[in-house]
Amino acid sequence: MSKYDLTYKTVRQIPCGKVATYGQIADLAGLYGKARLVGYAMFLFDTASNDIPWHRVINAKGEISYSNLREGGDRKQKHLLEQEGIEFNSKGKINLSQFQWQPKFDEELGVGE
DNA sequence: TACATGACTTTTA
DNA sequence: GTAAAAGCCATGT
Repeated sequence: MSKYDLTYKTVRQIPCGKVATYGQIADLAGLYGKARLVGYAMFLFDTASNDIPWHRVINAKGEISYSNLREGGDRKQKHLLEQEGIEFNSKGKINLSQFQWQPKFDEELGVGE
């Protein structure tokens, strides 16, 4: 669990109304190229904790990722994302260029917008 | 110990 | 733009 502590922390740092890809999280967590670990971490912590906005974590395609085994909950997450102001296109995908989280960018501009 | 599976990414064609 | 293959690590049997 301690190994993923940084991963969880990173996910928790995702601002409302924005999303981050596994690669983004992995990079910030120091697990560059190990996105699988991030996804696996979600799988592990989700069953133990739900204090993390895991619904803000999506894949590189801009779609919501959910276990092939836990299918049926993606709709709920979509609703949550919509609640945060994230929009989906006709294909149910998200405009990463607009909603992808950019920590560095926020730092320079100031999170206070 | 080894094999198989999994919320993925990236490169090459 | 889509498709296939390689890479990566942890967990379970």
